[in-house]
Amino acid sequence: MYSFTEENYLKTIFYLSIGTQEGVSTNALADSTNTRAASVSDMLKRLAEKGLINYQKYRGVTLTEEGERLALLVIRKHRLWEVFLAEKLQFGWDEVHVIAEELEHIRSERLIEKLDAFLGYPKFDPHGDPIPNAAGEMPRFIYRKLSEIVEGTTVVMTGVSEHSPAFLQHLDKAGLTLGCQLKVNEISDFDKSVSVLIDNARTLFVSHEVAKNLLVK
Amino acid sequence: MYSFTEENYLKTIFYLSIGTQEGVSTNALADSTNTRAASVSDMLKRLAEKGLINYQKYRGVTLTEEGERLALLVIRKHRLWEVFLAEKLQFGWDEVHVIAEELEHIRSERLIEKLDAFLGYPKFDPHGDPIPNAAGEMPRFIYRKLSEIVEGTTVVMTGVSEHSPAFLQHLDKAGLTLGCQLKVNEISDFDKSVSVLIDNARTLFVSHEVAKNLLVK
DNA sequence: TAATTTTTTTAGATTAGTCTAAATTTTTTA
DNA sequence: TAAAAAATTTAGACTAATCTAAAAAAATTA
Repeated sequence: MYSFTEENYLKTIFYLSIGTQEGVSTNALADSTNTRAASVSDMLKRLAEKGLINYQKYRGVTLTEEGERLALLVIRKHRLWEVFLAEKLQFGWDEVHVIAEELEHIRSERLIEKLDAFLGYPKFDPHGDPIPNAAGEMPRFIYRKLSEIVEGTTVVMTGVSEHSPAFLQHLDKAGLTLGCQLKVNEISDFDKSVSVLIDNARTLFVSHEVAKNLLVK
Repeated sequence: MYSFTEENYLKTIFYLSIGTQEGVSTNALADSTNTRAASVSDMLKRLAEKGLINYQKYRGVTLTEEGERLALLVIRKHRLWEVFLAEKLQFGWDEVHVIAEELEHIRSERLIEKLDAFLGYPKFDPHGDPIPNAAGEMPRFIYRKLSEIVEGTTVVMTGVSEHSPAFLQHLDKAGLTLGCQLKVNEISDFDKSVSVLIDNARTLFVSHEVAKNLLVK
């Protein structure tokens, strides 16, 4: 049984490890967890003793198999609760993360399996992120960014790579929701903004900053 | 913002205060919270400084108005989550308490108000206990025990005064559920067990021990 | 590659919540 | 009502998680 704090470190290490082979640095962890590097060093020692991370002083950390399994179980709980909040309680996709940060630590396997069933075994959370299974396995999808799609191509919006309420609210105002069809009309030479046709219905200009954070397939 | 521990103390003081004017003793709290009296003394000092309890050394404690309000808000959350677990996730009434002990500490007012709406503003939890409102007010119902009902009277089962899984499972096996009609046929001179007619359909012998913990109106 | 800067770790404290053992107060009993 | 017993509090210590300041290691730069 691990503490909330330990679970949060594992989760943070998992996220910071995505898309890199190198270990996660102490400072990166301190930034992400809003603590000081000294505190992180202490915690890393403890997590290493428990066999959850591979850690050599000054060398950064990676998760062990068991550490990754636990991180993914926390992420599973987080994402299932997000689905519950959005679909059953009508929370906006910009609101669910903060509440799920607390719910993800509730310790009952039966609860989470029953919640999964109640929600109809969803495969994705409200942001389009995949939900790990009960064994702590998660499919890895490779999506492209809207900013990388060539003119004339039609794609479907499948996720976001930025989860801040501000960004998500911006998408709400623009009417960009998961599953909408996007035809890339033109990419501006001037500011790289993208003109897209949404669901064959209306045209919208999307800034490069936004396009970089929209995942499509 | 109060800690889980502080919230648990407030809740425990509330429950131990029911049906008595006197303050709750340090030892009673130590028993209920599975800690030592010395630890309780320490915590009482802190809660008193925060204005949540009335405390004089060696004299026991009572909740202040604010302390009681907070206790009732925790109880509100606990009971609403119990309803969710029983009605939406199909947990038995003997299973919901333990999980709700964790869920009751999730800190989001919006969450609990939306949960309340999702559940259809229930007035009672799965054990028949009333759910406090958002202001921290709870109606007090005065129910009688089945063991106090005179022969020939017909009553309705409205609650239980014992919440252990063992007791609740015993009621399940006997087919005694909230809302069932009970006609007291006869009370045994020998062991005070009660012969009841349930829903005008079948007769059951209920031990005095069980009858004492069945609340009826 | 030597000096400087950055990153990381260690040393030593702090806080909340707990503990045991000892001291103190209250209650019970003879 | 004095002695004994029970209840409660204080004293001092421990753990997890954090902090600041200082030391040490690694990376960068001149």
